[in-house]
Amino acid sequence: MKDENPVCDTCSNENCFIKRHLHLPKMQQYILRKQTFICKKSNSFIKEGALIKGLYFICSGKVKTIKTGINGREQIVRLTKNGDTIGFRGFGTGKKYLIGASALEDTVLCNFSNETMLEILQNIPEFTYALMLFYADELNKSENNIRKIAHMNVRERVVDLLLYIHRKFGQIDGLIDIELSRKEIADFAGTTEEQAIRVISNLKKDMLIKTVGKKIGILAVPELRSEIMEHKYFK
DNA sequence: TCATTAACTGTCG
DNA sequence: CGACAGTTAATGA
Repeated sequence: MKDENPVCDTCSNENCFIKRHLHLPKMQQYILRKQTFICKKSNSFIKEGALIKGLYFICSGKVKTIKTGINGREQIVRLTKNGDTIGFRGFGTGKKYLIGASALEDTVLCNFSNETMLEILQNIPEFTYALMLFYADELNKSENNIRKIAHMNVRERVVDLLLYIHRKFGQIDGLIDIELSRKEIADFAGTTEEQAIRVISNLKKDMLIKTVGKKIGILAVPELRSEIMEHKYFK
């Protein structure tokens, strides 16, 4: 990891929290204090149990956030891309991160310290309000995930994940634009690598998806969606 | 070329 | 559905 400090004004992440509030005059002083660094693929930059060090914003790249279970198995909690925020769960409350985060590809991150974040939140109501809406939305997603893990079987959870990354990261040349190992797919779907591989092979046989190396392409979104339809809505 | 890693398959409890 | 063993294919030192 090395230090640089690109300026937010030239950043192309229009959906970044910082970028979206850059038009506010008060914001200008704070962006000068951020620390930008590069995290190489498969390296982690937040360790579970480490002291909280402010908030991270992804400038470019992709990141997974994980929680380690009792048996040493990893549960992927969230997949994030450029413009997303990481570390917000423990921010302001505890002293330690309850999650770990590592790069899925070479990633550029911007870090704002606890002190800087505190000042921003106290001085810029527009920012604070937007962050609150973001928290509410994240909580909602998280509750939905609990329901999914409880009620869906392995095949449905893998299908759900595939549709999710298809929507979030998009497809290029018919392949989803993210590289997840089969183990990582399993960690997200809450199952083992072998089970995830089986589901993927079966979906391939059914001509619903295709694979090229690690990458996966979705061939039939509506069909896959109908498989998990009953879980998507409340009755 | 050999060694390591990841994807995949079969089978058992 | 998870765990273990074993095969195959790709990668890279």
